[in-house]
Amino acid sequence: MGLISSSTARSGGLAFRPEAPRNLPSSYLLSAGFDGEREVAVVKLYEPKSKKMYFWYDTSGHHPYCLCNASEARLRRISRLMSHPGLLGFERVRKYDSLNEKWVELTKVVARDPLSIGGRRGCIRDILESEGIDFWEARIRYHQSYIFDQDLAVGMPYKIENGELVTTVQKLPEKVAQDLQKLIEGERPEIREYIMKWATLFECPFPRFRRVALDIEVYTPTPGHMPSTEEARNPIICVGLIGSDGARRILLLERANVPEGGEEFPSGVEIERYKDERELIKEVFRVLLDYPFVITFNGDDFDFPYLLNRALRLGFNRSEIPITIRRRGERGRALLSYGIHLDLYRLFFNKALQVYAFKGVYREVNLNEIGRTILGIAKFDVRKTVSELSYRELARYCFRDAEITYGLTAYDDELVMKLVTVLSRMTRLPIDDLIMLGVSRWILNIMRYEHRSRNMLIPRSEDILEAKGKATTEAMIKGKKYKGAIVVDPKPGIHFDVSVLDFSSLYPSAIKRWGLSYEAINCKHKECQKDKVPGTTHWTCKRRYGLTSLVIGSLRDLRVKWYKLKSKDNTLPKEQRDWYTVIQMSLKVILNAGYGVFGSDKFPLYCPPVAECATAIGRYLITQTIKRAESAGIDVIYGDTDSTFLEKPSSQQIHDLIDWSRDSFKMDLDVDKVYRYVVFSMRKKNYVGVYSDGVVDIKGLTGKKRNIPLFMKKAFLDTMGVLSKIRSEEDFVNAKAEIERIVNDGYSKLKRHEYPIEELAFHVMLSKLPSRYTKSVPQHVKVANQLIRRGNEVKAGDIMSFVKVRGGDGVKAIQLAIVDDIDTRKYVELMRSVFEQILDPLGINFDEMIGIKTLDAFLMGD
DNA sequence: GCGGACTGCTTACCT
DNA sequence: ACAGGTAAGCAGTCCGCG
Repeated sequence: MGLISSSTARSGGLAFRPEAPRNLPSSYLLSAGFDGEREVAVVKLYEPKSKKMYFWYDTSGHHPYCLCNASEARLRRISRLMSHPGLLGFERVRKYDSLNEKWVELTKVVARDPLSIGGRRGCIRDILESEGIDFWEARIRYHQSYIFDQDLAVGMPYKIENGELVTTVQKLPEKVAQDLQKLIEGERPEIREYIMKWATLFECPFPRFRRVALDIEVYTPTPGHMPSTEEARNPIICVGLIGSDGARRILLLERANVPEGGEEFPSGVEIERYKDERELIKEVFRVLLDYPFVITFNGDDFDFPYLLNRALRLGFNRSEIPITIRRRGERGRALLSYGIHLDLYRLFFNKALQVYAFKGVYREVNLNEIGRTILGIAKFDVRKTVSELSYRELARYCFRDAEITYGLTAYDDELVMKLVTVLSRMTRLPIDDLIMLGVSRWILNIMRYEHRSRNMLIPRSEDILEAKGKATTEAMIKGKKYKGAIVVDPKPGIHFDVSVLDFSSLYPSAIKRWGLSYEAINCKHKECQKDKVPGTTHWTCKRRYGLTSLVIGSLRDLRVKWYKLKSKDNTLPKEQRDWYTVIQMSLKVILNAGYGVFGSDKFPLYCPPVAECATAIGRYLITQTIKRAESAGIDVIYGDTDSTFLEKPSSQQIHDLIDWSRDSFKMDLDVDKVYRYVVFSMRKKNYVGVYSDGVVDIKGLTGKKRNIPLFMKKAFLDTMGVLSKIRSEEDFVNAKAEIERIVNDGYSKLKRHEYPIEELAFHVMLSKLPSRYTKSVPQHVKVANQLIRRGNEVKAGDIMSFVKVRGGDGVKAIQLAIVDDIDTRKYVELMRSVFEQILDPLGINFDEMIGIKTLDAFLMGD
């Protein structure tokens, strides 16, 4: 429950929590929790002037509860319930049941603490279950329930006035409000109202958080193994701390026989030496009680559990340790008594952020890769274990890690801190909850808040499924639940002057325009049934506009009509533009998942007809667009999901299409990109487009994939360089000759074993532990097994680097292979496969290019 | 015992 | 713990083959 655990309170954690004064100036509300000692909700506030954290305890008497459909009299007859020590009482409430479209009366069962509702054996939830009583909203975390019911805006300013929490949110600036109103004039009133509400959250200033990055190094006798955090057997030998206040510190433990070392060291770094490890840890704890934010990379699973257990082992009292570890399944979570812990590993692990906010620049989630790709700073490459380093080497190594960790929150004017702030305002999730949850939980939280704030009963997954049914279309892919998007067969060859038209945020727009929402789809009214969603048997409600459509629709409009434009508006100061860029990106992350969640059976508001309608509308729109374009005489050479590739369209033709789409569907069709030329083979999702400025856009080609060997990547890139220079059909003559040279060069180098072995390595991700591959043993798993046999550790998410060899497994881990092992034939086949994707459309045959005779001879003899 | 046709598994990509 | 669609390589299986 939240950030403040009851165990901390009981163990004396109270001393770490400064209670807010009766009057506190404007402060940012960052999280909520349940205080086990006082049995009330508690809220964490960050006061930006003093840069301190304060705790405010609820005065409203709010309590944990769930809802059920049994009468109070019926409940009173259940003795197990009545004698439950956590039971506080009952209350009659009215809720709108959106699936049945009527108001219902329910009994609210109120409890003393969250665990009494659901969380231990014999809890109220279990009792209701065994009595066969239906109940709702019993699995919502209490602090979240508190935030919803009190209508708290996480990440927004509040003050405390005479002991009461009061919002200090300003209205939108007059100018902004007017401009925005004007842009959304034509929208339905509820959408307009929501847009203004969202804008109020986003336009509010961003606080600068006082924070410290922390990284610890532990003495490790056995190289290649992570020290066990459970046992915490070995000493913490170094701690790096970098603060937003300019602190640059290294705490170093003195040990016997460690050389000083003469390495250079960054200036302005204080090295503090400790003779006693306990003193060192005490100093770390002091720091943890000083900063409102503590940043780590994997602190949930390493730094904090280690610090905690090491401290216990060294005889610290539990009450002296400002760290709590909450275990949930395999993974743990480290909470701090005073500040908020942000584990950046969790943040960067988030797939949605990886793709949409960080644009896929990092491919593996580790500090080295992320530091290298985002900050341009790599970890120090020490070829020894930390235990073998001299003091200065160790200090330098540890400081670098802390530097990268801090840097990840500081670069681009604190982009990451802004991102989590915006997302937490949007989702009403405390920042540290936010970063460990996936995008589906973010959306769920938004939806739950919307239900509560309108007195709507939050439906159970089984109720939705029963009322609205399953999907009716059949997927192309075996095992999928419903039909998805259309991909048009590309017209192979080279096409000059290609414009790509696409429906901007197609699925969110479909959700908005067709009113797709779990409660509005297949509603009970006769009159709504006659208009079907194109290509389906489903219909949507004409009387009531769905909640999902309202949420997704308003966010969509706000992004495309306001923040996307504002983020590129050069008349605004850069700082403002950057902030708008963050908002725009955050909106994109949410919107992109806004359709998919309804097609995911793990999502508590799972509703297959909603997801199915979104894709059906997509298919309908792209099909209609292609027909329309073709009947206007335009060659449509490709299309995927929401896009159509048009060859040599006139600007009049393009405008006609855009107008037609707006008039017939109220959908925005935009020119997404214009290519000087595009090269298609007959493969879908596979092409090269060259913009007018020569920039090459590569999609799906094998040469682009991250797992292929470096030598291949280089040769492929050279080829793209050639394509970049082509301006007209005639240029292709020369280009062909140049490509031929690149191909032949690579081929002969390969034959003569001229590439170093590292350049021949494939890099494939091990997505699960080797033992979990039960259906087959792919090559990269064979490699993992080779490494395990050598005593190395491998874990899910690691990249296996290997070369293809003759005999044996057919593959060898790069560490174990020598040039003579290489199976050159396999590499020639790779070259063929990579180059054919380009050569096919140019009408060149790979075998002829390298000389078919040579290849024959090669395959026969050699 | 071995190769070809086939299916299924796996990864990496596109929207 | 957002979705479905596509490409590619390889593992495993079945069948035919005097």
